Amino acid sequence: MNALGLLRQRFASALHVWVDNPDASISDKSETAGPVLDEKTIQSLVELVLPSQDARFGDYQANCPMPLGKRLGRPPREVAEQLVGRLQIDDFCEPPTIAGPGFINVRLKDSWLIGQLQKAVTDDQRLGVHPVASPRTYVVDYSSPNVAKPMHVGHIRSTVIGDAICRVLKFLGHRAISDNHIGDWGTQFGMIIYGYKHFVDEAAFQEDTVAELSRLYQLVNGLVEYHDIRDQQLPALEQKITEQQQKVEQAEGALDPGATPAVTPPKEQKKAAKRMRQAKSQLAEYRQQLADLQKKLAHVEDHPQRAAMAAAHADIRASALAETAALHEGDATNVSLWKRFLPPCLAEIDETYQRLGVTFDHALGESFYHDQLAGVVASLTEKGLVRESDGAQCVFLQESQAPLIVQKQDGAYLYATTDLATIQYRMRTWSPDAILYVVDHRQSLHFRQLFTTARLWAYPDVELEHISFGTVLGEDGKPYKTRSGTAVGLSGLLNEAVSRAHAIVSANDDGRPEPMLSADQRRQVAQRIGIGAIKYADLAHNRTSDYVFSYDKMLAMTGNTAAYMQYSYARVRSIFSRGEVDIRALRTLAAPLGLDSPAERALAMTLLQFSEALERVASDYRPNHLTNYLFQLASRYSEFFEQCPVLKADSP
RNA sequence: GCACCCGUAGCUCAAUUGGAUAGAGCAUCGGACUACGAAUCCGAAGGUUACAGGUUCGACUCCUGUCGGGUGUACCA
Repeated sequence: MNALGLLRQRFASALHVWVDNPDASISDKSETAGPVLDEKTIQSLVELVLPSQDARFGDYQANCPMPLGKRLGRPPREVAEQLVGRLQIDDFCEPPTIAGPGFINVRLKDSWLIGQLQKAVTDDQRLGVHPVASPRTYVVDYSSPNVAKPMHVGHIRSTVIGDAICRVLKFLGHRAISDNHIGDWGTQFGMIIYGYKHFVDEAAFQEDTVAELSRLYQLVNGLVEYHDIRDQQLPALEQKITEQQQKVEQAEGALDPGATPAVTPPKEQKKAAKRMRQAKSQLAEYRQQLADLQKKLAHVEDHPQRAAMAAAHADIRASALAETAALHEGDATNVSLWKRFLPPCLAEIDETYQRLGVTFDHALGESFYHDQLAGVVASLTEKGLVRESDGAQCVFLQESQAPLIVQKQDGAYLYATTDLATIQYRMRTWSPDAILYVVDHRQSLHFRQLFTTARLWAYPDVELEHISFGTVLGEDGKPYKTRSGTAVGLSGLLNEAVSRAHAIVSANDDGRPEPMLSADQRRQVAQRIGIGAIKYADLAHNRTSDYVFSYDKMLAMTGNTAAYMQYSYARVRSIFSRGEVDIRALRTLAAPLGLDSPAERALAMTLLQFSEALERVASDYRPNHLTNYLFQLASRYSEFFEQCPVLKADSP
């Protein structure tokens, strides 16, 4: 149990006096003494015991006297005094003080702090962090790339955040099962199969299967897009522009520059002006979109070979879909192609995971659930949740106008169906208390619909969470894309980070009187710094907000970055080695510790709050609490070294 | 149109979920290198938390409205 947990426990028993003995709170008006605290209230009051934000207020503070005073109808400071009177914490805390409107400030005893620290030092596996008393079972669903499409920048967050959450849960003693829900059965396979049948370059396929499949995917997808733009998007957009032009004209009509305030109130004029502005900017956006689409068309049409290809495959969209459908129906050729394509694609993805140091307990892709989908729809129908609409099987919910479609007009199933089958499988296999989906925020509606449906269907109690995160932006503040507008490939991203790290490492080493790193060592250090920088930058941002991707910032030696954390660690190790300190001996020795300077005590305090940081990560699934903690810890080390040159100290 | 998310220092981001004087890094200014790792450290300056109301002991956080931005919205995943 960490200090915070211990304190909360003691506060809880002190607060219980009001439950067990309601009269205790009553000095004069025993008749009207209604307010007996229930367990839930006590729980919420106990949660108001928190680490202090400011060292002047001690180590921890209890903010509960204010709400409690309100509830009891008595001055908070009086309640605080009574609470302090009942609080038994003198075995590990200094006498608490009351401040301000009724804050109770608590300072841990140095002797207790030292004792805890010694325990942590000798516990090199868990650093003094106790496993949770009641472990839960979690399924964590993250990364989920589409096979056959190269992984891109969009996959980094899900992969890294999901992995971090899973590790933290496991370390805290929970049962956490990671499951990579790979997209290995969708429309993109139809495209690849179509591409293979019509455009494959056999030599290239033998040489580098994944690269050739990726080329085929992009080729077919490009052709599908071309026809889609030409036949659907462009006419629709032109229609929109015409309508928008009319809107602008109307808005202009409503805007009467000669209007007198008497006839048209200023407020109305302002509104009209605003509508006008908005209509115009919308029109400009549509025109921009039009230009983009025309550029894409020109890319094909101005290129005789591509144009010929597009003309020869006019029905490519339908044909590719037909290939997907054939695969799903068990067509022998397509299934055997799928079986050939899948392993090299998975190997490619695994390589990226290895570079990132990310692992999974399971990787049950969409194809795994294929034969369960009909059963899901049947079961939903049986429960009366499904209604047919326009030939599709739909679940209508309050969440939105649009239903959750579980079976298309043509009988095919969708990802909603697969997701439901996945929930069913996970519940049957692992009976989790919670299933976490680490997926970007654009899918929030889908998950709301999915979760509601799952609860109505069969699983009312499981905690289903969409752990959403924001978009990765370029330095221009727009979604991070290459200049040609396609998503930035993940492996190229990692390469770039490593090569920049290599340049920095080399420059620094060359700057020394005598360079100390071999070429091999430089490469190894660059790997660690480059990959670490990307992962850390991702984890350090509050996951719900978008964040700006910047190599310079993530590789900076100062601030809350991986490189700085690695520097700090190296510095500590370096001091150990200069002082010829044997770390293993130190761990078993349990040498006597002293907390003589404020910087030393602050460092000790922060070290012991590691478990609190982990608990915060787990409670709302935000790894940035952990990076914040690490940055704070690194700062405390640096302050400590500044003030206490340990190698020059008289006593060990 | 409807729904969801966001708006914090010049820039990039925090803020323990309603707690005391809103914190870091970059950039700016001023200090510290015969260095326990200067690949750094210490300090200064920088804020009406988009705006206007409300709720209460107490609001960046909750509620209402306004302004600005993003995302999603019937058979892709």
